[in-house]
Amino acid sequence: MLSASSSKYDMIMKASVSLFTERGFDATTIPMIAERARVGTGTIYRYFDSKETLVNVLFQESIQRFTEKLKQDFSELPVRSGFHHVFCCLVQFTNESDYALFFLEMKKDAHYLNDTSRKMIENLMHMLDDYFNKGKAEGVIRSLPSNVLIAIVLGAFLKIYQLVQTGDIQMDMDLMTELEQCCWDAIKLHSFTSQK
Amino acid sequence: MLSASSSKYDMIMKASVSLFTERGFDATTIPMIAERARVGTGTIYRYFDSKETLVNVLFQESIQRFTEKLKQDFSELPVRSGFHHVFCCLVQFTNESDYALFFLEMKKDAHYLNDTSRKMIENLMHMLDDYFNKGKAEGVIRSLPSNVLIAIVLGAFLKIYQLVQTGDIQMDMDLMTELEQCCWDAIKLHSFTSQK
Amino acid sequence: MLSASSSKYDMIMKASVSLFTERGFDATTIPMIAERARVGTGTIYRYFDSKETLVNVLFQESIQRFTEKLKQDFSELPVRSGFHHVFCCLVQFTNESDYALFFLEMKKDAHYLNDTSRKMIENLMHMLDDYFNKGKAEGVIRSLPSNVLIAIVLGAFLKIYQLVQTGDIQMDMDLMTELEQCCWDAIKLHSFTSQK
Amino acid sequence: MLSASSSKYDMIMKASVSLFTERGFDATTIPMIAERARVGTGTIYRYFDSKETLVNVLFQESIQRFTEKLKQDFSELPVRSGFHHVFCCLVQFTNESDYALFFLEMKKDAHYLNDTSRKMIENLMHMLDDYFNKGKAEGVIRSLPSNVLIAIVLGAFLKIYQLVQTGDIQMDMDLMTELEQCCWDAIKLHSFTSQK
DNA sequence: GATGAATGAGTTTTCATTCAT
DNA sequence: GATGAATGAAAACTCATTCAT
Repeated sequence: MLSASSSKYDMIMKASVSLFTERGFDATTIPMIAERARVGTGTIYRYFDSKETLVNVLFQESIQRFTEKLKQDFSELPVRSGFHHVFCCLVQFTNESDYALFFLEMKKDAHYLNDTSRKMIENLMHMLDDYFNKGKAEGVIRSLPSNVLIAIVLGAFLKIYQLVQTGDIQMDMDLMTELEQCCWDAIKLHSFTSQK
Repeated sequence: MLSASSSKYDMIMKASVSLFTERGFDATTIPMIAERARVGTGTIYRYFDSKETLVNVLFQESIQRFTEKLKQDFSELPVRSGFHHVFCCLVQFTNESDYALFFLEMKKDAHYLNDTSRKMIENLMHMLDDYFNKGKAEGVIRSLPSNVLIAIVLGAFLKIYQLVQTGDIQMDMDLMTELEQCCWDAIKLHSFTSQK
Repeated sequence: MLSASSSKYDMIMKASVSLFTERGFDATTIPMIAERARVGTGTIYRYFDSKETLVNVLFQESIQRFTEKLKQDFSELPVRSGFHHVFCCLVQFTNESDYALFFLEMKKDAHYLNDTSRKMIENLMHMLDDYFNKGKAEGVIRSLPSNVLIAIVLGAFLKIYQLVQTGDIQMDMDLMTELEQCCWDAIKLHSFTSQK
Repeated sequence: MLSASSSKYDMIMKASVSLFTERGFDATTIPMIAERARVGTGTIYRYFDSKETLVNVLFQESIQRFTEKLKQDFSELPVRSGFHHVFCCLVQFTNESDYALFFLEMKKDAHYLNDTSRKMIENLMHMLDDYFNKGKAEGVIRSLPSNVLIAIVLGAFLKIYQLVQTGDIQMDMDLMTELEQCCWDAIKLHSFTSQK
């Protein structure tokens, strides 16, 4: 039954990502995933070679989808609109699949990530680097290293969305808009404004 | 033997925090800690009841020291100076002991934190909540929930310091000053500035 | 469908025996057998109750066919011709089906053999025991226990055929004849020959 | 406690070899070994990286000791005495440690043997090849490929010793001597004897 | 006090067997 | 009848914790 099969795969993916996000990779056991996905433990190994493979597939699918989304019309946009695009991608992506939280926590040196996953992070970083470089060249964005700018925006976004996930805050359009502005204010060049 | 003992205690603490920061709690094993601390595995159990106790002691000591540092003259300072104080505490604390990185990653629902640790987080949050409330009341800080404001600042700071630790960036006074400004810009109320 | 069915049965038998011979019973998995037999794993269970049943059916069919072949005219033959007959049975049997290698490795205490299989081994042993006793009584064969004589001949034959199977040696009529003589020389009574 | 440690290592080795000999590698589980060695399952992994490592260490130690024993004065002996030496090595070795039965069952393509083990088999085979070549050159031994001659002798010996181990026969000096003669008769060139 | 060998509960992983299609 | 996806019991292996020295 095709739908059953694909649904099992999906259920395993969903269960995994939610548990990895809640507890982290190492504190998540295969039986936990199996239970939440309502499958037998053995079933997980029909779809994934190992726990490590599972987390990498999950990670790569996430980053892939995010990268695709980000790429659309990205290079053509003016800087501020580009930032809006980035932020919207983050928000949409997070709302769509809950994947964002896990993959945004990515440290490229996480012990369970394989080379493919690491390369995909590099790839995404390059795209963002290009964007930030353009902004810096135009004097719109602070002349900080791109990885620092990325750290600021993603770090802030990640922590905020942890609050959303734990139910500590409710997200809505207004809040979203304000948060985007916060992040933008953090990195934009306030050139002629008295820095107070 | 006191000095030797206390040095062993310190070595275990240092080894633990560095490993927890690098790999996370669950991927860090007691033998790993013992090896890095240059003690026997059994020795760790002379100082700590369990791995969970160890992480909580570490966490509580960190948060305690940070809270102490933060408290000094904090309530008397005007808002912007207060923010400078917060940021300096983060920086100093991180430079002093590398503890910050681990304890800033704190999610109050981490499965290994006990009630005491959770209460100490709450406590610190209250202090920061008071500060942000004052700033909001004075119209200097955006009227966002305090936990959101904290998330923005800590989230950004944490990600940046991960870059420092992995050697991706070098920290210096100038960079520090600029990063403080970034974070401040993220949360301050840009009331009469054209929002560009 | 009969021919298709029986062909599947045969394919499973062939696949099993080749894998059991190559890897041993315990290192052979049902999916391996299914793959080599080009059937589904479930199909194997339409023909055999369990992996253990399969190996026993295989074993019993092998030993049965060997015993039948051996019985023909066996008791009437003079001792040396009887030995030739035994050796020819071994060779023919091995060439016919490759079953010999697996079933000659039989240790009657193999953990997967059931009582029926063990009894059939006993039965075959009795036939050979009768033969060797006759040879011993006639002073043609060394007066060693029959199981020792059997061990010598089968042990040697088995190891030689392993070489054939791994491709280390090529078998032909001349070699066969010489090997028969080797085995015969091992057990025959060299009564008046100076033992050099 | 050194003696305790070394005794645990020894107990694991003894338990392993006896189980591997009785049941084969794949049908022997780590808990079985642990139980027979009277140690915890985890203890086995303090001494050996994996079940595969264990079997290879065991195998290599066995073959090493056998090869050493065999080498002594081997090349200087005349052919028949050389054979006596080989046979004595087999017997002594088997009596000493029960290792022989397992390592004589060696097939160089056993799936659990690593390259080192395979090379050590090759090495031993070369020694025996040299010996048999000398015998063949002197016209004392049948002009069969050395691996065939080895197969005959080891195959016979192995099967006989399986009988010893299962208690089916009792070994003594007289039997030993006769069996050596059997094996020798199998491979020697009966040049002027009427082949009966 | 300090150690690290020993342990077994708990983990990841495998595979004989079942059963819905 | 045939299949192979699904399963869970049992395997290999890990690691927090203990304890004899």
